[in-house]
Amino acid sequence: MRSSKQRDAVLNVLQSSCDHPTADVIYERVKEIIPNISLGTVYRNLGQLHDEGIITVVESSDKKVHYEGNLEDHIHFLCKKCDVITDVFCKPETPSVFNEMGYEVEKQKTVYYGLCKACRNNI
Amino acid sequence: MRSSKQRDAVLNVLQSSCDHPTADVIYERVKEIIPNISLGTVYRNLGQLHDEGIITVVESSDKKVHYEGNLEDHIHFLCKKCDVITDVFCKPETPSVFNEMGYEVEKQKTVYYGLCKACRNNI
DNA sequence: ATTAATAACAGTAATCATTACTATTTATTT
DNA sequence: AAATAAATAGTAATGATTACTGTTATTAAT
Repeated sequence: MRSSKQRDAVLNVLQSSCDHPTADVIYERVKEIIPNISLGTVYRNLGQLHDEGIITVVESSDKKVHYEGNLEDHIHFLCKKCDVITDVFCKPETPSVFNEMGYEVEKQKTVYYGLCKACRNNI
Repeated sequence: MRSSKQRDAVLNVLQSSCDHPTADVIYERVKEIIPNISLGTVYRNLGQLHDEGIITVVESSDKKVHYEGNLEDHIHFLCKKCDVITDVFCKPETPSVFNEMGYEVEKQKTVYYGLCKACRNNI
């Protein structure tokens, strides 16, 4: 992966964002640094940065992919009413901790990523 | 929500599926029961069933929404190579349990769903 | 430093999962 | 049995993402 000022800008924007922006939001923000950057370039670089494990994607309720530059281990809270994604850095042992924090937890999902049995052996 | 044989068929297909099918796969399976059902009907009913909390959606690596009829509390394992989504019903305390099971865990994500502080108060 | 090779780019067109629309059918209520 | 409106089949539209193409910029080798 060759260096480019476009990719640097995309990464900088994402890492200095406190929210979980979509590709088009990142595009708008990067345009303030590189006004003639193209949307395709933003998409391509987000894909590359994700493949390299430098950024992550966040589940959301709209159909768009949301990105995150903060790799620290944390939990996401997804509000079903306003659709806001919140970072929760303290790991609550029980959902009751969320209640004390002001959240009302309805359900929880955990996903592990990696290689399954078959793919682990076939390489 | 009025009853319909189309919605019953969609739910039956999903609840008797062992995988995590997408809308179009569910469409193909339901067509064996109701040959002239339309894809839009499948989408609408999946949406309704999800809104009612009767089915859930599963994160995946393609761009499609995957559905699940099994509401039992469990974890998903997403293989980055073959993209297969596996249900894991035993809750491993540590990723090492996965290793013993044959999986190679690379990362983990947890999401909580519900109402955030603001939305909890504004009702 | 020049040049060669090619990754990355801007701009635009194409893709395709999902949603919206419309006239018709069907489940419920009166 | 008639009235009401939710649900449907079929089709058109949407829009996030990807693919394509000719050009530019980065890296490595001479």
